[in-house]
Amino acid sequence: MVEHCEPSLNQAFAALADPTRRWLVARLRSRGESTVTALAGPLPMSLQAVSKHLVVLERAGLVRRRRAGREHRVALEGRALKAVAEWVNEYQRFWEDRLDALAAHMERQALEIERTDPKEHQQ
Amino acid sequence: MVEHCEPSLNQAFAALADPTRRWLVARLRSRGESTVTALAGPLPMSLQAVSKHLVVLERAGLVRRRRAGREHRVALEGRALKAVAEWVNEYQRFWEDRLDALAAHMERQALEIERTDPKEHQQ
DNA sequence: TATTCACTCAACCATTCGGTTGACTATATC
DNA sequence: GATATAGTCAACCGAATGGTTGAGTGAATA
Repeated sequence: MVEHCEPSLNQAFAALADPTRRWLVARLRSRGESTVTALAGPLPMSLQAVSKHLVVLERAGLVRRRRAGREHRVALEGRALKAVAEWVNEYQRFWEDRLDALAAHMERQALEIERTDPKEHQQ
Repeated sequence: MVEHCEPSLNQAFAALADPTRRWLVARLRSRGESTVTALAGPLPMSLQAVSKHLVVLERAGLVRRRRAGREHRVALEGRALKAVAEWVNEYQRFWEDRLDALAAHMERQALEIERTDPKEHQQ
């Protein structure tokens, strides 16, 4: 849109926004490479739905697959995850330095005011 | 869905999947607290559209607003960003430890072999 | 060869998303 | 009080999402 529009980040964030897909990613992390049916097993949806989720993850670069006979082996792919982490980690200071503590303090103060003088702050 | 479905993460990732919203977040980081109209200024869309984007960011906990007279001051909120970073950083080893280096090495080696002895490795 | 197995493709459906325009509310200013 | 300013709310629209079912493809197996 206005420059900051790296399409890969769009796809990666969008892919990770779905809990089923995050579960798939987590599963691949904890148990390593897997097949589509094995991944679909515990999930309360059709195999086709899982397959579609994997396509989304693959297009986002979060996962890669290779055919092995009649089954597709799916594995985690680091690069897109790295890009996401790098983007997010740029904002580290917003939760770990004193600005955060200050904000927390101001919030507490605001709540205090609300509690003591509700008429001026209702809603 | 299967337990790993923290709704806040859903909303945060979904919010960050849109380039306009990432731009808003970046803007708030670089220039600090701002009003809705000021944020909307450079963006090629209506004020209402920007307002809706800010609602999404707010519901995701990425941003907070406070009224100041007739204008709404919007600022970055660290917590949701922190949650996202924490989730993503769990996957650090998938791009930074020796498995990655090994993969890169093998890839380089494969290319090298291809280049020096193409007949034995033609796809 | 016939059949099962692993998986994708295609069509469909309801819901959500990102944008628009128009009307409204509330604060500031003349 | 009249008017401009800052912003939301509501209705609408087209496109994308997340799921379904049914059919098709290609590899393993009997």
